[in-house]
Order: sequence, then C-alpha cells, then structure tokens
Amino acid sequence: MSEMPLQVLPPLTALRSFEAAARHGSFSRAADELCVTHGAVSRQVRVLEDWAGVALFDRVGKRVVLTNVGRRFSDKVSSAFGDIAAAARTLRADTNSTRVLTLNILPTFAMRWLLPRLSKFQFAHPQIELRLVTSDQPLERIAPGLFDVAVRRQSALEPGEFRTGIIFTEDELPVCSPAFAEAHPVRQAAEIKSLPLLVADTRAGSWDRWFAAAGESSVSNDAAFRRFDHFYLALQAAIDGLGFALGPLPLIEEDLAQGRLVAPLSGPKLSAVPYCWAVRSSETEDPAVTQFITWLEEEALNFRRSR
Amino acid sequence: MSEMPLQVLPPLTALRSFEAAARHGSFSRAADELCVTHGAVSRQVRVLEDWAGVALFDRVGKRVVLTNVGRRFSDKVSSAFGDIAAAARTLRADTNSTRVLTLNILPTFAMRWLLPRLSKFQFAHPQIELRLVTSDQPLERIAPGLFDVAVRRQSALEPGEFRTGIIFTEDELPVCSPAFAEAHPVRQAAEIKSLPLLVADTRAGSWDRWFAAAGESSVSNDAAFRRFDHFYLALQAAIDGLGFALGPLPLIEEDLAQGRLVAPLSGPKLSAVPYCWAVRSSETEDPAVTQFITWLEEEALNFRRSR
DNA sequence: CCTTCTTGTGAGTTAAACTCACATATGTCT
DNA sequence: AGACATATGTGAGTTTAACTCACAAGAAGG
Repeated sequence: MSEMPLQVLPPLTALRSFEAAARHGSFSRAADELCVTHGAVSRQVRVLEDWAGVALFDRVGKRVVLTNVGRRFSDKVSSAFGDIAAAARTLRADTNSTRVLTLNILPTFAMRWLLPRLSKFQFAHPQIELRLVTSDQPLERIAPGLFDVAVRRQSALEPGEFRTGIIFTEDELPVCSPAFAEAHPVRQAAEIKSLPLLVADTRAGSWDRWFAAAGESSVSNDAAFRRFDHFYLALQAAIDGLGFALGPLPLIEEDLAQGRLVAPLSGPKLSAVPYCWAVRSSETEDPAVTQFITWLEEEALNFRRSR
Repeated sequence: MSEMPLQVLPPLTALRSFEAAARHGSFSRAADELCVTHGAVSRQVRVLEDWAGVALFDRVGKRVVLTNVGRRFSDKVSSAFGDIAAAARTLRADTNSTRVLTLNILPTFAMRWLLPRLSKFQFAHPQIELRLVTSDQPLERIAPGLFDVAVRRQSALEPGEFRTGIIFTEDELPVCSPAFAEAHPVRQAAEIKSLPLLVADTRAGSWDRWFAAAGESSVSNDAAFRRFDHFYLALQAAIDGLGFALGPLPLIEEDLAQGRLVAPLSGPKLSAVPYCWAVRSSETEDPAVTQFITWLEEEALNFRRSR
C-alpha cells in the first residue's frame, strides 16, 4: 500500500509525566506520584514540548504554570487516561469475584464517623470490598482512577469535574475535658484567650472566626495555639486535657454524651463547611459506587435523626 | 499524606502495541504500523496480559483472535487513543496557520476522479492543506487519528464506527481500445470469453457477475484473465489495447468521450457498489472536514448532472 | 543572610524495549 | 507428501530511552 503510518500519538511516557505535572501544578509532586525523580519529569515534559513544538508550561522563576494550550491539552489527556484507567480496572476486576471500591476520605471524618460504621456497610454488601485511603489532598490533583468515592468538606455544590452531595453539616463549639474545665472554671469567650487553644492545620482560622462570631477580638498571642497536623489529633489532645478545641458537632456528640468532653462556654455554635461525598462526573454509573453513596446518605440521615 | 498512588494506568508501551494488534487482528501488521519487529509486539502483548492477569488474545495455531474481554478493552483503549491523537493534532496545529486534512482514498478513485479536481478545492480553500494517502485497507484497521476523511466503496450505510455518505454509484460495462475493437469485432457477450479479460484484484469476481447478468456462464479458463494490483492499472492496460476491462461509469466517461475507450458490446450495465466518504463517528465536528465533504458532494452532484 | 522549596541539566547507570535468528504451527499449492 | 508462505513464540544479545545522582540556580519566607 502506498501509505505511511504517522506518529499520531505523542510519546506516551512523556504524556504520562506531563499529565501528572499538569494536574499537580508541580514537577516535584508529579514525580512523587510517579515514583521517579523530579529530573525525570522535567525531561519528559521537555520531550513532549519538543515533539509538539509548543510550550505547555510557562516557567515562572522556578515554578511552572500551565499555558492555555497546555491546560486544554492536559484536560483532554486526563480524560482519556481516566477512561483507560477505568477500562483497565474493569479488565482486572473481571478476574476477581469482588468489586473493590477505593475511598479517599478526610482523616477526621474517617476516624470519627466512617470507620465505626463501615462494618455495617460490609455486612450489607459482602461482595464489595472497600479500600480506605485517608487524605485531604484537593480532588482535582488526584490522578483519574485513583479513587471511586471521596469525602471532602466543601461549601459550593457547583456542577463541574465532580458530582457531589452533602453528608452533613457541622457546628463548631469550644470543648475540653471535664478535668480541664474543673481546673479552669470559665464561662465567657474572652476568658479562654489565656488558655491553651488546640488547632489543626486543616482548620486554620477557625478560632479567629469563632471569636469574631462571639464579638471578641482575635487572640494576638500565637503562642496560645497548639498546632496539630490533623483535627482528630487535636480532638484527642482535648480529651486528654491539654486545652480547648473547637469541636465539630455532630462528630463529637458521642464524646459529649459519654462525658469525655464538656462544653462549658456560653458562646455561639459556629456553622462550618459541610462534609460532602464526591465522584468524578466523567465516570460512568457504577452500581457499587451508587450502593455506597446510598448507604452513606442513609447513615447520615439516621445520624441526624438521632441527635 | 497516608496515601499510596496506585499503578492505575497499564504499561503504556504495552498498551500501544496491544491496541494496534487488536485493530489489525495481527501481530505482524501491528509491528509494521509501529515500525518494530513482530517479536516486540508479541512481548508487549504478553506484558499487558501478565499485568492484567487475563488473556486478551486466544492463540489459534499461529494466529491470534481477540477474546471477549480483549475486544471490549481494546475498543475503550482505541477510543481513548483517538481522543489523545485528536488533541495532539490540535495542539500541533496551533503552531501552524494552515489546517492539514489527511485523506485516505481508494487509488482508482484518487487517480481518475479526485486528483483532477483537487485543485478546485485548494483554490477555494487555500487555508486547508490536503495530504493524500492512497489505500484500500479496511477503515477499522487504520489507527485512530491517521486520516480525517476516507473514500471507500461500500454498500451498507449502517450507523457505527463511521459516518458515511454516498459520493456516486457506478455502472460497469466492458470497454476496450478502438484498435482492439477493430482487431476483434465482437457484439455478443459470449464472444469475448476467448479474448483477454483484464481484472483488478480489488474487483475480484466482477467479470463473473457481469456474465451472469448477461445470461452467460462464467469463463472457465482462468488463463483468459490478466490480473493487476489496482484497477487503474487494468484500465490503463485496456487503453493500451491489451484486452477488455469492465469499465466503471462514470469514471471512464471522459475516456469514452475522448475516444480512448469504446464499448462495442450490447450486454448489460452492471450496478456496482457505490463510492462513499467516511469519517470516524467519535471525532468532533471539524469545520475543515465539513468543508471538504460539502465540496466533495457538490462536485459529485455536478458530475452526475454533466453525464 | 539563611533556609526551604522548586525546576534545569551534565554525566553516568539501569533496565525496558528492541533486534536477530531460529523454532514451530497452519494453510496453500503442486 | 513435500515445498513454500505466513504467522506467532522465544533465547540471547544489543540498543537506547528512561532514569538517578549531584549540583546549580531562582524565588519566597523568616
């Protein structure tokens, strides 16, 4: 045949590195995800840019920012890789009798609400195997195909890359252990400014908002704050009598009921960003995913009713 | 983060080899397309089957046939690779001021109908560059992204992987040069069985069908047939006085009008499979493709009116 | 000014990908 | 039945793409 096959697909290793870098906005983070050095990602992106004859990233100092064509191209590639990942997962699932759902859950939500209930789901759906990953990474930075259902706190339910639904909302109020309350008898918001205040990096600014809602100025001495990586650590510290934490109802309702925590202050309950489930919009309806979300929403409804 | 990136994408080099092999139904043809040896394709398919834990091809002797899961998987991968190829083409086109359309055309149609007219299209659309590939390879075997518009002869216009439209239909009748007719004065179909009959591999069986339509038995002596790879070679041989060919109107109308060919027999005009244009259904609407097809259909309409 | 984090790249290493050559299976033709 | 053609499978060796290592350089933050 008088015919010349074209190289219509770009170099695929380069494409994979590019897509991860685009999604993370960082060569270093992409390298972490792909288990290579940042130098490998840098070179692969360069290979793709040479092949395409166009810059895909602008170099801003030592940071990279996607160009407009880079953004459009990476969106298409991400979508295609997502399709391939989904097809590959289905292919591999054909060899197993159970369906594995990968859940990507905020650590505090996992520790204090989901894990105690997961056995109910497993019992009801023995043919679905759950794999739990805890993370607070932004969802749009997670590779397509790396999770089936995620839980994040978010305020906007706009249509977009993800379909979402509210699980429940939270109110935050200061709590401490009974022993701590007895040792520091306080009633007014202004009074706790001099006491240790426990805060999680993942909820930065929440104390400032609480004081503002109580009509108080912010705490000026940062030394009063004890910082923790995750909120469940801060909560555990409060239970252990290390100070006040802003406890989120309903997650701490059980602790209040059991007397592990008390809420001695008369200040306001601060509305917080609701917990939501999320799935990628592009993924086709999966019965196991639907079953899990249905169960999640029913558990949340039952939970709200029992408060 | 307490998080382990999964290897959600299969090995991409293996995937590329698998997709080509699936599309061709042959490791050897896939190797030709990818410019590697068949051994490389064989190994890559094995890598993918090991990764997936499932057979993607059944080995039937020394031939391979896709399994059911292999078929489903390859359809998804082909589609995704098509999306990537299209996005890559758009990416590269951004660096050029002209749009390149790749046409994949049957050789005879290209030689005798399209090429003489392409200058009209170029003149009307100077911002669209045409790249002509001649081939009679089945379209479903051609890699996604390797052509924008194809021309093939096909009888069914079923919805499927390709959108198609009729360009024109053909009638076939025996023709020869005037010199040959003078040297062999014949009038009835039966009389030409003893004369050299020119046939193209791509139109095998057409003489049998013509004799049947004329109420005659087939030519029993195969030695009477002179075979050519392509039909335009057979036609050129007829013009050169080497025998009778089954000439397709309207492609030979100009030759008849100019006296290069004559049709001395009184036998039937045999309806043949129509010429059709085809584009992949999955590809998004491209203005250049639409413009080309509109022009093609207008030229065909004008051509039919002028007969 | 020092530290931290990020990307870029020269030089060298690793291993994935490939070729070569031969074996084997099947179909076709004489 | 044997020769030939075409296809895939694979051992052994080669090639080179991909990668690591180590360092340089730019920017931000304390």
